[in-house]
Amino acid sequence: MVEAHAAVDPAEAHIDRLLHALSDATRRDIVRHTLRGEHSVSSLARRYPMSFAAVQKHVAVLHRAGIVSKQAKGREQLVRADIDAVRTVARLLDQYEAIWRGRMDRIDALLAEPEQGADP
Amino acid sequence: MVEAHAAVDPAEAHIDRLLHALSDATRRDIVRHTLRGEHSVSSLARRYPMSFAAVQKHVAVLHRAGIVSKQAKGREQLVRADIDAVRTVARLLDQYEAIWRGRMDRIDALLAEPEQGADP
DNA sequence: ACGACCTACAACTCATTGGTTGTAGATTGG
DNA sequence: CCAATCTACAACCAATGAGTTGTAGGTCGT
Repeated sequence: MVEAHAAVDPAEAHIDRLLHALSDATRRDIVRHTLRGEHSVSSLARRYPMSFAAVQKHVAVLHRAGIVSKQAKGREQLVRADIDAVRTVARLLDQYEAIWRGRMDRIDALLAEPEQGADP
Repeated sequence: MVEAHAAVDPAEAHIDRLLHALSDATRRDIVRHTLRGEHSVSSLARRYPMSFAAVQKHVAVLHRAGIVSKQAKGREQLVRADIDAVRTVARLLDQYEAIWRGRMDRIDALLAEPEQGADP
């Protein structure tokens, strides 16, 4: 296995990264705070019971997923969440809703039509 | 470290499981198919270039996250996706949208008001 | 009853993850 | 200039992930 197990389709791989990045409570908390406004990595780190390096890694995961952007300001890196990345996931879920609704529609149609066999 | 790194809050832990379950392309494909209708585990397994056991594990991950339910029918297990689990994630993302919009509102308010110091 | 089929689960491998500590490069304030 | 601060990154460790093969127990069709 030269390339592990990840999705080959780059679009799917991006979704993989997005959802994986959001699947950690600390990272979701970082997203919440950086949606409200910019925060330096160290100011974020002070909020959590773990090392600076650990929080830095969490920020890096969010950054690789495109959920967060970093802007250098002097010796600090200001972290800010990008709502469009969140919307990408929201659109995916909307697709699932649509698929499900499609099934419901088919079921409704079956129930509505009188019982018949195959069509010509 | 007696309990690894997982979220302690059970609600957060549930979100962890939901998002992690959706962070794999194969699992998302299983969700798409089982939203359309029931499928046995082996019929699902035939769709993917991996062993039956691997697909069985993917289904188990989705099941633990509450995204999918299984119903025994004879020797088969019929797998069906639960749209409400997907909606749980959608609601979470809506919260992020709301937070972001709150920041926008505050920025708009700042831009709208004439430059002044503190208020009375 | 028997073989074919579906499922569950254990055991194993390999890669990744989340955490740690430590080191080093920039930048700032006094 | 110097010390403090912020960041980046490497090395390491324990735990989990995704995949495999193999074994065993139900259920179905003939």
